[in-house]
Amino acid sequence: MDYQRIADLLFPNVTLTPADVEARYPERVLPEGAKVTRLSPSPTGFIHLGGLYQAILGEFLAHQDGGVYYLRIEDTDSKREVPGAAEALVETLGQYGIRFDEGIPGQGGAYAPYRQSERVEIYRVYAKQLTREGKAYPVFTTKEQLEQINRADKKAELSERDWHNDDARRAQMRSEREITERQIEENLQAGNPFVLRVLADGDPEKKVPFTDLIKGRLELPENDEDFVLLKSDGVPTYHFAHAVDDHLMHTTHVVRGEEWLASLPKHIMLFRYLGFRMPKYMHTAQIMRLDEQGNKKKLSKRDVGAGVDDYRKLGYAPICVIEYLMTILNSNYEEWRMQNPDKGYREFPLSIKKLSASGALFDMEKLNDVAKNTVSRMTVDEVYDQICGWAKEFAPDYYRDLTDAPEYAKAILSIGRGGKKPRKDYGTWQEAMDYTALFYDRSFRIIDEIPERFSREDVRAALTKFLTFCGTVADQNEWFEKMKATARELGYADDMKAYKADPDAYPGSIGDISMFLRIALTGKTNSPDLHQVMQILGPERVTARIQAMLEQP
RNA sequence: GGCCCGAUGGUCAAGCGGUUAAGACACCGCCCUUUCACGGCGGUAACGGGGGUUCGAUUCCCCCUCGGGUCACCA
Repeated sequence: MDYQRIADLLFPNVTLTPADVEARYPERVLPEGAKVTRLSPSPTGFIHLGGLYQAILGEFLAHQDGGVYYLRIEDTDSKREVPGAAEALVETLGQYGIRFDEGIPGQGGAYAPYRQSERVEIYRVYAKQLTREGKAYPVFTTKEQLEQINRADKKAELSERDWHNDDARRAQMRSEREITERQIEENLQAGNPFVLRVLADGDPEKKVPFTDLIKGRLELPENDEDFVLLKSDGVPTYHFAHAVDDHLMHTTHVVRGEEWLASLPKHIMLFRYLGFRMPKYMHTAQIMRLDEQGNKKKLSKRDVGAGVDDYRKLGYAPICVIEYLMTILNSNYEEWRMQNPDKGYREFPLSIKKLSASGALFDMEKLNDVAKNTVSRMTVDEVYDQICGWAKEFAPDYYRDLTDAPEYAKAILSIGRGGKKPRKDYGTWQEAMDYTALFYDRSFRIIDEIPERFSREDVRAALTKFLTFCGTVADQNEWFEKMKATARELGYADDMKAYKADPDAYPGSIGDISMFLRIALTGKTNSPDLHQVMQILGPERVTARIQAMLEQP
């Protein structure tokens, strides 16, 4: 068999050699130990929470010590491609603070192109090389023919999963290896399309040791599958593109999901065939969810909460999602965060050793907790800006409230903010909207929650007195003294300890009449500090709301 | 089904041959308190099963079980 001739027949237009290509992709000049990592999504228009997890990890590894983080678009499957998805991805990841050094659409970089569809000539050079060396061969069996074999198998009542190991199919694959020079020539002359398969030399009975930076020591079977290198449209499969690109672009650390572990033997073989040095690999554990049966499942596209954009809609600030992801990335992150509340997450010394090998169940409760903590650490202006950004898109009425009176809004958002122990009332902008609704007459609603042991007259008597000073007394202590005085005048206990010692001696306590006021002013049975609420609402609104409650039938 | 990976409270997880088996979330008490939130104190709750190795296994090895992944001209 004249492999050189077959290579020329198959790839008549490929004149470059691997050496020519390599010259265009020289070694990177980087500080000692700097890592080169990448994100290589297929542009399907969907950014997965797991993708963000990997993006954070990849960027950390690169930027922690002066390396390069680049974006490579794996658009080798035209059927699945969504136009504009790459740009949207950069945009969304940008909101989450992920920055690429190279490969941003329209910007490129020294190792361009970064879109695999634009690199087909490069892959073909290596494809020709492998063919010339007898390590790859063409197959002219069409997809349709393969499907026929599949159908025949199904008739024989072979289950879907057994089909993969089916003898008939294996025999088919083996026979395709035996193609002759003459057959190749005839098919080519007839203009038949072909796929290029690798000629696998592995023995799956043999195990090869491999060390993954996350999973540790692994034992993998050698690859014996003649997998496809180039599809019939001349575009490479993931496996081939991965080997060529990560070699040429000098990736030092491949960060990808553990679903790739199964194809690692293929990649090991390919790197060997191509004479490339392998990068280090980090196969990240999947983020899981619970299905209806209570089993863990890989977080998939259809799941609510799987898409990064879902969180934006729900009103989670990007940084909150990042903070949560950090806690599952490195388990000592929370401890570090408590000790360094004011530092940016990028200052955290992320450790590869502490990456979990097993998949974490996505925990919404935990996310909410992290979100509340994170929001409580923000400044008013930060909160205001972010909440406006969210409301503009998802709550136009609220957006108007916020922007019509920025100072009023900021006063509200300042409640309990700052200091050593800030309040943690809301973790999302949706929650913030609900929480602040009482301050806007548009969304203010009164509720009927007065305990039954109090009559309408009891409430009326207290409110009438409140009307005389609430809203106008600026000093907190003075106001509360007046509240106590009112309590006494009406026969209520003005001291909670006294009341608790002998509840039957009074109709109620200062707490009870405060509740009358609270409901009148906030429409709720719980609220931030009443005095503070009144200061923000202002005398007019305070009076109006008390009046409104007095006038209720 | 073959192959690969994984397994500590409900969840995330420390641990890496000898510990009263950390911590966080959630949950439950109590305290603080005019409500809520914050904060403080305390509590319930775990090494999947069976074999080895060892003076001693949560930790190392094997088997089982369970969970996950993968088996395309998709990535």
